Amino acid sequence: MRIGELSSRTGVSVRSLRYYEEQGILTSVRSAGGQRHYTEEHVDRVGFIRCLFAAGLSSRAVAELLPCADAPSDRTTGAALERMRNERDRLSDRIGELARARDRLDGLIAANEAYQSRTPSSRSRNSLRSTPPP
Amino acid sequence: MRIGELSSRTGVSVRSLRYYEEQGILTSVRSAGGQRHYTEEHVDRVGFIRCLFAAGLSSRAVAELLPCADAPSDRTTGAALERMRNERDRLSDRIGELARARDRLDGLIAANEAYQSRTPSSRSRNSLRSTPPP
DNA sequence: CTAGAACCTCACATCGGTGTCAGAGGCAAG
DNA sequence: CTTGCCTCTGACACCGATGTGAGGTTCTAG
Repeated sequence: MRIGELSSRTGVSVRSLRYYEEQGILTSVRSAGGQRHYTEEHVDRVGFIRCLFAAGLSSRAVAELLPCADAPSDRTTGAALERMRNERDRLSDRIGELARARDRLDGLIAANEAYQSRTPSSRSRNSLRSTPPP
Repeated sequence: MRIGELSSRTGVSVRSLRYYEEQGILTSVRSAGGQRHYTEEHVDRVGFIRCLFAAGLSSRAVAELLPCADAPSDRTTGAALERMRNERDRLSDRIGELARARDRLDGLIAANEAYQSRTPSSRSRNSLRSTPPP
């Protein structure tokens, strides 16, 4: 398939697909006229890239992981394996950060909901408190 | 305290603190000469901002949430409450994304570890497989 | 063969948060 | 008052992924 079809099937813009190739994380076979051609496998590859991108990995980081992703092989150096572990740990940390932020938001939401459910007459007095009284 | 101290106490650069003020998410009281002065509360405020930033919220999003964060009050409109819920849900979705990516990384790591722990003689044959044989 | 759709490369623009620099002014200790 | 540190504003630069547009080429249907 050509780049337009890969784009519509993955939901990734043509521009981005070309960028991925430029960054060395997506390959293509060129036709005689220079047009890119892809196979079904590239659809999966793009999905994988998007997954890692969504997780906040940079194209450089993805480029370093892909040799291992394609197939475990002797080229999968210990260093690459360590990079994968590092990224995974970084992801875990990040998930923790997000969870903390979500908890803080939950606290705010609860406080505001509690406030709003009180009777109007009880409201006007304590508009400076950040938590409801016990 | 002045901006330098707030910076060193929060670990946030002076430049960023000024930027936060410019974005309306951090306040300060100016001295006669125009210098910013802060109180202890601002230390917490900066921490809160950093938490939300770390979670991927934009300064605009933070600006919309802060009126509710300071204190539940009548200014906390239903719309603002809804925005908070939206952000929280967005965060939950994002956490899911990260978790998915982490699982994929874990799969890769496991596959590569399994590969590497095999005997050297069994390696050379299947370097094109993406999963170990059953 | 021809028209039109799809594709090519190259280059510049965008966004948000931050770094950095220049030139000027505030403030406290000596 | 001077010295030295801190702060002020304003401007420009950066990063990474993507958008956008120009100008030219390839492919495919009729």
